[in-house]
Amino acid sequence: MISVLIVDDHDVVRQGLRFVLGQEDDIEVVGECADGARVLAAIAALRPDVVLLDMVMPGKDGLAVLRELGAEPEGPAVIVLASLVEDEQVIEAIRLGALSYLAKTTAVDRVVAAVRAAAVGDSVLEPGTAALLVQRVRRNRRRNPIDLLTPRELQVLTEITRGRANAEIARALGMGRETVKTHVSSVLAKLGLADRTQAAIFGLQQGLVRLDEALDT
Amino acid sequence: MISVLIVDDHDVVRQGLRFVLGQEDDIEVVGECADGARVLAAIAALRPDVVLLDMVMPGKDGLAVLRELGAEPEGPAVIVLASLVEDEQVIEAIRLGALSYLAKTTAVDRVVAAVRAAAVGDSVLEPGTAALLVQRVRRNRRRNPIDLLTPRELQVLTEITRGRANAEIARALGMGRETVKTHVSSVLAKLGLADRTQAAIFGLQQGLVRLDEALDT
DNA sequence: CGGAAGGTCCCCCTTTTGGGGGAGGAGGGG
DNA sequence: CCCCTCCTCCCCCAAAAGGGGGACCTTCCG
Repeated sequence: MISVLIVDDHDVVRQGLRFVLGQEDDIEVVGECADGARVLAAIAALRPDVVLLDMVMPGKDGLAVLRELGAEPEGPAVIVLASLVEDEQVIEAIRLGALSYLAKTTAVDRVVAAVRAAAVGDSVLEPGTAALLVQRVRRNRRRNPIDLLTPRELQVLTEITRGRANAEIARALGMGRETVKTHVSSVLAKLGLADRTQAAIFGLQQGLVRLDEALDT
Repeated sequence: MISVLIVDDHDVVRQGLRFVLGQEDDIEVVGECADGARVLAAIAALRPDVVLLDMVMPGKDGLAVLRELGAEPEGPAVIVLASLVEDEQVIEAIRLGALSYLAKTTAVDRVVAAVRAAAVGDSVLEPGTAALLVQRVRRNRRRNPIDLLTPRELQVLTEITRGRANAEIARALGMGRETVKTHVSSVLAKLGLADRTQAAIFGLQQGLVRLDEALDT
């Protein structure tokens, strides 16, 4: 008997999974959580073999849950069930120990198959996800140009990304504006960009500053 | 008897809704669609009283379906069931004729209530959604600063947002660089921004250029 | 110990940017 | 018809930005 814990903030999803899994003879849904905060406690109490985990939830999201879970090696097998499959999230989730990463668009029998696979430590991936992993392993380290930057340069780039001028950056980071210029120049050179405007766009793309938080000053 | 059509690309969601609604005596699920493309045909064939519509779907999304549906006034009542509730989408969906806008986190009995309400033309909204609508009606037109801009200025701002310098913009838009400077100055003045970098961030926030398409040149 | 890398600041220089005018032409509405 | 907005380009000018040096310090590592 495979015991399963369902973690998803969507009521209909929980009901649907409970219904689908309940029809299998060898699978038993032992509990469900509507948010990430109570997952750790539920796992400790119920000792499920498999956790079906939603990615996007209010409060503590799936990645946060995985991070805390990763600490203990004897934990349950985790299957991520996501609404939208975003590359970085897939990578991060698997890095953090998830066995399978499925979209909610997946046919239910594949979900059931993933549960059975997880119980014995196997993965079930969709073709797109598998391809993504292959990609990653192959060009394992056409590394992010951003980690060419020194810590100080990264701080300066972050300030640029907020839309600040050199003088403001100097004040914010407690250095002379000549120093800021030095850092700006090496940032542009290292990233192959033409000017600070392109640097700001790059910073936003890299998520150095959230788009809706830039410019707020 | 209220006939319902379920439109959602998530298999588990469809199963869940079918299960939940199937337990009600006065509600009958007459069909389901896994993507937006077949919705129009399904409605024509099944003539449902109520459509439960997912927002994010591959191919044709919920808004696109609503847009096409809006053309015919004698259509079914539409309830949007969204994974993530984003303000602009709520407004747009309701503007396009949706009666209710519920998150999938909503308790299932509220969904059932929304179906019964929709059958007689009523709305069921969550508190947050209701508040949003009130907000909109109240400050009905603290308008977007972006429509202070003339068409030409908007084009220049868009180019800035891509990370281009004045000379490039002049070439791209077929004008002198002095003219570009004039437009840049009035853009900055009208938007109350300090320099082109802030203008680029603003343009990205406004969606003039998609973040992942900026800088690509 | 010597060297490399990072951080800080300085100088000089060119280019770009942005503000302040002005001026002509096209089109639109009172 | 005149006025207004928009688009276009021009000039001058100050500030900012960016490139190219160089200098000094610390820390870390072989």
